[in-house]
Amino acid sequence: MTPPAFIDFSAPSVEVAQALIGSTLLVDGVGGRIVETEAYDHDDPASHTFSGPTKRNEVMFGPPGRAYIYRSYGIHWCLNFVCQAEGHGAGVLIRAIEPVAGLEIMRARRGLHEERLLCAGPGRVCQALGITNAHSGMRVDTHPFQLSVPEGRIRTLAGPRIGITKATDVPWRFGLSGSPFLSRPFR
DNA sequence: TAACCGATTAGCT
DNA sequence: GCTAATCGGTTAA
Repeated sequence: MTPPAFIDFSAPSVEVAQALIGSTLLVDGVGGRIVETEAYDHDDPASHTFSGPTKRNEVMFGPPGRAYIYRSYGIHWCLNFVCQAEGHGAGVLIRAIEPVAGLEIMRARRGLHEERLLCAGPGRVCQALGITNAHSGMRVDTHPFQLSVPEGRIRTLAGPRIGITKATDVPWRFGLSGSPFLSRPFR
Protein backbone atom coordinates (compact mmCIF):
# COMPACT_ATOMS: atom_id res chain seq x y z
CA MET A 1 0.00 0.00 0.00
CA THR A 2 1.12 3.55 -0.64
CA PRO A 3 1.35 5.62 2.53
CA PRO A 4 -0.65 8.83 2.76
CA ALA A 5 1.09 12.19 2.59
CA PHE A 6 0.00 12.91 6.16
CA ILE A 7 -1.93 11.26 8.95
CA ASP A 8 -5.62 12.18 9.00
CA PHE A 9 -6.66 11.74 12.62
CA SER A 10 -10.32 12.31 11.82
CA ALA A 11 -10.32 8.98 9.95
CA PRO A 12 -11.53 5.81 11.70
CA SER A 13 -9.05 4.57 14.29
CA VAL A 14 -8.45 1.30 12.44
CA GLU A 15 -7.26 3.22 9.39
CA VAL A 16 -5.13 5.56 11.47
CA ALA A 17 -3.55 2.64 13.31
CA GLN A 18 -2.51 1.11 10.00
CA ALA A 19 -1.34 4.41 8.54
CA LEU A 20 0.90 5.05 11.55
CA ILE A 21 2.97 1.90 10.97
CA GLY A 22 6.33 2.98 9.58
CA SER A 23 5.88 6.60 10.63
CA THR A 24 8.56 8.25 12.71
CA LEU A 25 7.65 9.62 16.13
CA LEU A 26 10.03 11.82 18.09
CA VAL A 27 9.55 13.57 21.42
CA ASP A 28 12.13 16.31 21.92
CA GLY A 29 14.16 14.64 19.19
CA VAL A 30 14.13 11.21 20.82
CA GLY A 31 12.26 8.25 19.34
CA GLY A 32 12.05 6.27 16.13
CA ARG A 33 9.83 4.36 13.75
CA ILE A 34 6.43 3.17 14.92
CA VAL A 35 6.29 -0.59 14.33
CA GLU A 36 3.22 -1.62 16.34
CA THR A 37 -0.16 -0.04 17.09
CA GLU A 38 -3.64 -1.00 18.22
CA ALA A 39 -6.96 0.61 17.30
CA TYR A 40 -9.71 1.30 19.83
CA ASP A 41 -13.07 2.34 18.48
CA HIS A 42 -15.85 4.36 20.08
CA ASP A 43 -18.27 1.43 20.30
CA ASP A 44 -15.54 -0.99 21.30
CA PRO A 45 -15.99 -2.74 24.68
CA ALA A 46 -12.19 -2.89 25.08
CA SER A 47 -11.84 0.89 24.78
CA HIS A 48 -11.54 3.20 27.77
CA THR A 49 -14.20 5.37 26.15
CA PHE A 50 -16.84 2.64 25.93
CA SER A 51 -18.60 3.66 29.14
CA GLY A 52 -18.49 7.37 28.44
CA PRO A 53 -16.30 10.24 29.61
CA THR A 54 -14.45 10.17 32.94
CA LYS A 55 -11.77 12.36 34.44
CA ARG A 56 -9.12 10.03 33.07
CA ASN A 57 -10.30 9.68 29.48
CA GLU A 58 -11.64 13.17 28.83
CA VAL A 59 -9.06 14.04 26.15
CA MET A 60 -10.33 11.06 24.14
CA PHE A 61 -13.55 13.01 23.74
CA GLY A 62 -11.76 16.14 22.58
CA PRO A 63 -10.31 17.04 19.17
CA PRO A 64 -8.39 14.38 17.19
CA GLY A 65 -4.63 14.46 16.77
CA ARG A 66 -3.97 14.84 20.51
CA ALA A 67 -2.11 12.59 22.92
CA TYR A 68 -4.18 10.57 25.40
CA ILE A 69 -1.95 9.24 28.16
CA TYR A 70 -3.12 6.98 30.94
CA ARG A 71 -1.52 5.05 33.75
CA SER A 72 -1.56 1.32 33.22
CA TYR A 73 -1.77 -1.03 36.18
CA GLY A 74 -0.84 1.88 38.42
CA ILE A 75 2.76 1.84 37.23
CA HIS A 76 3.34 2.49 33.54
CA TRP A 77 2.31 5.27 31.19
CA CYS A 78 0.69 4.42 27.87
CA LEU A 79 0.45 6.72 24.84
CA ASN A 80 -2.56 6.91 22.51
CA PHE A 81 -3.35 9.20 19.59
CA VAL A 82 -6.90 10.53 19.68
CA CYS A 83 -8.62 9.83 16.38
CA GLN A 84 -12.16 11.03 16.34
CA ALA A 85 -14.04 13.98 17.73
CA GLU A 86 -17.74 14.65 18.05
CA GLY A 87 -18.42 12.93 21.32
CA HIS A 88 -17.29 9.47 20.27
CA GLY A 89 -13.77 8.95 21.52
CA ALA A 90 -11.58 6.62 19.50
CA GLY A 91 -7.84 6.25 19.52
CA VAL A 92 -4.71 4.37 18.63
CA LEU A 93 -2.38 2.86 21.23
CA ILE A 94 1.32 3.12 20.36
CA ARG A 95 2.70 -0.29 21.33
CA ALA A 96 6.24 -0.41 19.96
CA ILE A 97 8.88 1.73 18.27
CA GLU A 98 12.11 0.90 16.49
CA PRO A 99 14.72 3.10 18.22
CA VAL A 100 16.31 5.51 15.76
CA ALA A 101 17.16 8.84 17.42
CA GLY A 102 18.53 9.51 20.90
CA LEU A 103 19.56 5.93 21.64
CA GLU A 104 21.77 6.90 24.57
CA ILE A 105 19.04 9.04 26.14
CA MET A 106 16.58 6.16 25.86
CA ARG A 107 19.05 3.69 27.29
CA ALA A 108 19.68 6.00 30.23
CA ARG A 109 15.95 6.42 30.91
CA ARG A 110 15.31 2.70 30.65
CA GLY A 111 18.44 1.50 32.44
CA LEU A 112 20.85 -0.93 30.82
CA HIS A 113 18.84 -2.68 28.16
CA GLU A 114 19.38 -4.13 24.76
CA GLU A 115 18.14 -2.06 21.87
CA ARG A 116 15.43 -4.52 20.92
CA LEU A 117 13.67 -4.00 24.28
CA LEU A 118 14.04 -0.23 24.53
CA CYS A 119 10.58 0.52 23.12
CA ALA A 120 8.98 -2.94 22.71
CA GLY A 121 5.75 -2.39 24.61
CA PRO A 122 3.47 0.56 25.41
CA GLY A 123 4.92 1.20 28.86
CA ARG A 124 8.46 0.94 27.56
CA VAL A 125 7.74 3.41 24.75
CA CYS A 126 6.65 6.05 27.25
CA GLN A 127 9.59 5.46 29.53
CA ALA A 128 12.12 5.64 26.68
CA LEU A 129 10.58 8.76 25.09
CA GLY A 130 10.08 10.47 28.44
CA ILE A 131 6.28 10.64 28.06
CA THR A 132 4.12 11.27 31.13
CA ASN A 133 0.64 12.64 31.69
CA ALA A 134 2.23 16.10 31.38
CA HIS A 135 1.95 15.42 27.62
CA SER A 136 -1.71 14.49 27.80
CA GLY A 137 -3.91 16.61 25.55
CA MET A 138 -0.99 17.99 23.51
CA ARG A 139 -1.02 17.90 19.71
CA VAL A 140 1.12 15.07 18.37
CA ASP A 141 2.26 16.95 15.27
CA THR A 142 3.85 19.97 16.94
CA HIS A 143 6.54 20.58 19.56
CA PRO A 144 7.66 18.63 21.51
CA PHE A 145 6.24 15.90 19.26
CA GLN A 146 7.39 15.30 15.71
CA LEU A 147 5.53 12.94 13.41
CA SER A 148 6.56 12.11 9.85
CA VAL A 149 5.20 9.55 7.41
CA PRO A 150 7.41 7.01 5.63
CA GLU A 151 8.61 7.43 2.06
CA GLY A 152 8.52 3.88 0.79
CA ARG A 153 5.84 1.24 0.75
CA ILE A 154 5.06 -0.47 4.03
CA ARG A 155 4.08 -4.07 4.62
CA THR A 156 1.82 -4.33 7.64
CA LEU A 157 0.54 -7.30 9.61
CA ALA A 158 -2.74 -7.53 11.51
CA GLY A 159 -3.75 -9.68 14.45
CA PRO A 160 -5.74 -9.75 17.70
CA ARG A 161 -5.03 -7.12 20.34
CA ILE A 162 -3.00 -7.87 23.44
CA GLY A 163 -3.92 -7.73 27.10
CA ILE A 164 -7.66 -7.34 26.72
CA THR A 165 -10.52 -9.66 27.58
CA LYS A 166 -13.30 -8.13 25.45
CA ALA A 167 -13.63 -8.02 21.68
CA THR A 168 -10.59 -10.27 21.35
CA ASP A 169 -11.75 -11.44 17.92
CA VAL A 170 -11.21 -8.23 15.97
CA PRO A 171 -7.74 -7.99 14.34
CA TRP A 172 -7.04 -4.41 15.31
CA ARG A 173 -3.39 -4.83 16.26
CA PHE A 174 -1.04 -3.77 13.46
CA GLY A 175 2.67 -4.27 13.01
CA LEU A 176 5.52 -3.67 10.60
CA SER A 177 6.18 -6.90 8.75
CA GLY A 178 9.45 -8.52 9.76
CA SER A 179 10.35 -5.99 12.43
CA PRO A 180 12.41 -7.40 15.33
CA PHE A 181 11.20 -4.54 17.54
CA LEU A 182 7.63 -5.75 18.07
CA SER A 183 6.43 -6.25 21.63
CA ARG A 184 5.32 -9.73 20.57
CA PRO A 185 5.45 -11.53 17.25
CA PHE A 186 2.45 -11.89 14.92
CA ARG A 187 1.34 -15.36 13.97
C1' DT B 1 -12.27 -6.57 41.28
C1' DA B 2 -10.40 -6.08 36.91
C1' DA B 3 -7.57 -3.57 33.93
C1' DC B 4 -4.82 -1.40 26.60
C1' DC B 5 1.86 -3.83 31.46
C1' DG B 6 6.89 -4.85 32.80
C1' DA B 7 10.58 -6.89 35.65
C1' DT B 8 11.83 -10.75 37.90
C1' DT B 9 11.87 -15.46 39.21
C1' DA B 10 10.92 -20.39 38.85
C1' DG B 11 10.30 -24.13 36.19
C1' DC B 12 10.55 -26.33 32.02
C1' DT B 13 12.77 -28.40 27.19
C1' DG C 1 16.62 -21.25 25.10
C1' DC C 2 11.64 -20.84 26.47
C1' DT C 3 6.83 -20.15 29.13
C1' DA C 4 4.04 -19.44 33.48
C1' DA C 5 3.47 -17.15 37.65
C1' DT C 6 3.75 -13.19 40.64
C1' DC C 7 3.77 -8.63 42.19
C1' DG C 8 3.47 -3.92 41.80
C1' DG C 9 -0.02 1.48 42.16
C1' DT C 10 -4.04 3.64 40.00
C1' DT C 11 -8.55 4.09 38.07
C1' DA C 12 -13.16 3.11 37.54
C1' DA C 13 -17.23 -0.02 36.99
